[in-house]
Amino acid sequence: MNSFRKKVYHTVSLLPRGRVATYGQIASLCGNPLAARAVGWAMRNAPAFLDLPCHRVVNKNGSLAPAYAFGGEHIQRGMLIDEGILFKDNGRIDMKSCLWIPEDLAVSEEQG
DNA sequence: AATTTGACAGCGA
DNA sequence: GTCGCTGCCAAAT
Repeated sequence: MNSFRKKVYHTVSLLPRGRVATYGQIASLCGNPLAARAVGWAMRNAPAFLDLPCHRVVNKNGSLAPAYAFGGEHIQRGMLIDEGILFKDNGRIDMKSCLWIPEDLAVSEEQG
């Protein structure tokens, strides 16, 4: 397993519930703020046994991933809403409110 | 090694 | 706010 992928999966795996992170953000946490592309690529290659909350990973504008990612955009949206993610009337996520905070890493690890 | 693909991000019109 | 072009990284062929 390459470092990048490992970091991506690790970061995504520790994504808190009720929050959403952008590819660029994850990429940055992985050490490559310009690897947003690679992050998306990793997501596509994300193995199921890791149980990564890929549904919490969205674009910077709050739009969800293509349908084939989870069987339908409504699926991902449903899961996010079920977790407490706030959706705008236009069907997008309230980034300013649900955007994951990297600093949470400290508390996330402390609290478990 | 070079080409093509991909769940992105930033800037300009 | 939306569309098009460009830049970046990693993997597969």
